[in-house]
Amino acid sequence: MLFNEAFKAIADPTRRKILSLLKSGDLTAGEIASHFDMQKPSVSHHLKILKQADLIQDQRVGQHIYYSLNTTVFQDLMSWFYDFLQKEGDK
Amino acid sequence: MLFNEAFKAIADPTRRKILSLLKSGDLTAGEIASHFDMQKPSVSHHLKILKQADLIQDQRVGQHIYYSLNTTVFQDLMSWFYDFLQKEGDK
DNA sequence: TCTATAATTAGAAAAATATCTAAATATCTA
DNA sequence: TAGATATTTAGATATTTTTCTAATTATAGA
Repeated sequence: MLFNEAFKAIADPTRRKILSLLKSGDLTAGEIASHFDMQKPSVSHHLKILKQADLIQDQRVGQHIYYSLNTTVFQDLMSWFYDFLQKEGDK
Repeated sequence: MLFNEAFKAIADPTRRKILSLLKSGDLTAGEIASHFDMQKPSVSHHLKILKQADLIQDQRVGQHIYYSLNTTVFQDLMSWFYDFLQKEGDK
């Protein structure tokens, strides 16, 4: 399970912003990078971490690599929080 | 808003375990520390970070300091994830 | 095949984080 | 008030993370 990787991935504000950008639709690495005051290799590094955590997927189309959300992990993470709101005692 | 602090606090496995322990009920700093292979000051440091993120509260009772969950922030965090599961397009 | 564009990988430097030991603070009890 | 217990604070060190520049890989088009 890459629960820990996912939590660590989401802990960074740049990466959370990347995820939010992808809510509106798939974007290329370059398009994502254009939203940040940061060099492309740095953004690429963040994308790699998000991908390793299975929060995003990538697909090459010609010269471009498109990134998209993988929402299945979000469900797992959300469940983790949900369990705290109905802490029935033992867990 | 201490959204970022909360996400960073939760990114650490030790701190997530502390939160899970508190689901079952309030615990003193010492009781919490006894669950870890780590010196007390290290655990104390984690408690401080969780407290700064408003994920837990503390209350002194005599020599002991009891820690308890503050679930209100969990709701906010959960909402953040929820928004990804119904990404209607713009956000 | 050569050149341009898109993106990543490599490696280094700087900043942030986790952990430790020692010392300090707070409270209880005799 | 003195000693014991619970806990935190201080300061140091080691590890991890973020970011940068330079170099590399992959693809498209002339």
